[in-house]
Amino acid sequence: MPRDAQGSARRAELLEKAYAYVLQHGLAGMSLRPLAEAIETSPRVLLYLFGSKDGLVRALLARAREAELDGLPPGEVPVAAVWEWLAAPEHRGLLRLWVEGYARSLVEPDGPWAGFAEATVADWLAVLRRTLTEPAATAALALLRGALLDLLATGDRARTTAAVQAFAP
Amino acid sequence: MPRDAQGSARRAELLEKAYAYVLQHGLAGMSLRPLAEAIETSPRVLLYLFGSKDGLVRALLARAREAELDGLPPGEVPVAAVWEWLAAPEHRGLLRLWVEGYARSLVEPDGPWAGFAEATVADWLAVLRRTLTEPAATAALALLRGALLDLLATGDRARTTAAVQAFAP
DNA sequence: CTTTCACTGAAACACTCGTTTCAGTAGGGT
DNA sequence: ACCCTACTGAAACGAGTGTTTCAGTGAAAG
Repeated sequence: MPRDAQGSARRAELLEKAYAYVLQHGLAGMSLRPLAEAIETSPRVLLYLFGSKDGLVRALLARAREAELDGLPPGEVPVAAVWEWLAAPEHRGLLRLWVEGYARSLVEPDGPWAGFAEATVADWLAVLRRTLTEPAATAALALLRGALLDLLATGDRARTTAAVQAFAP
Repeated sequence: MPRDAQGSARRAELLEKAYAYVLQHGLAGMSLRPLAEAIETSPRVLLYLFGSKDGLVRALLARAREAELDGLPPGEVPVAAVWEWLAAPEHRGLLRLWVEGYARSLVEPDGPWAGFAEATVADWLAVLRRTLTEPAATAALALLRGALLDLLATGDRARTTAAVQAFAP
């Protein structure tokens, strides 16, 4: 890996393409050869720019975490507004990826996934604490995450939305 | 696979050992050779008794789903009691496995994991609807599942328990 | 022109994977 | 004694993995 590959323009471009690919195909089962072919490069180049597969995975997870936080408006955000964002169909891919990373980081505390679950919990608690205090913040996060799991599994947006709106602190 | 392998005693015994192994090591990264060595058998025998790796995975997922439901007392169960069960340290392994299966079945809707997420949502909604009506049942499930995710990631039992107890419908 | 160096294609390496093939063993039925 | 069937160990198969080796390329620097 070159010294300045971290900031290479080509690296950023390929990261973006890989991110789009991973949103569709998942991250757990990702392997270099199919990915490289899909985004029109070679495994050799991916390893060159990201150092290793783990490096690429870390970059993709960081990208996902960033995408999740950037999606939210700054300042005070009511729980219902967060839910509206989570439930939007265009965020399905990102949120599936999030669940994937979360689960993996619980089961396999070493490796590139390490700390992903704790990090997102901390991220979101920080956001919710802009408007809520404990135990409401933790409860709101739980309600949102749980409803999201339900929505991703059943696709029943009406029922999950009704539940969040009825009980959001 | 033999005609009656489904009910073989050895099959049941190996399933139990494999289940214990998987609770510790996770199911997503499971592979036959290390598993077989750990539970003192051979990949050949596992394939003979379960037909394929997918067959074994299906059996293990069914076993896990069963373990989760059997843990609950029958009849009406208050949300706080369900949480007490979920938060118990001895169920950590099972619940990590549950998250793993849930995530995988979202990302990879085909294969042996298919339907696992929907199935557990349905299972638990049925339990909660013994005491609650919509939208409280969906909200309670979300609160429980979300708090569980938080607990598995942070290990902060005090904060998550406080949140559940304060907002359980 | 020469040298240098970031970059990349092709092929190979050293695995691991699920599964199959083949050869065998043990045991009950006839 | 014979056969048949359930079962299992050892080895191999073919595919797929991340990674490395090697031989270049092209463009910029000296």
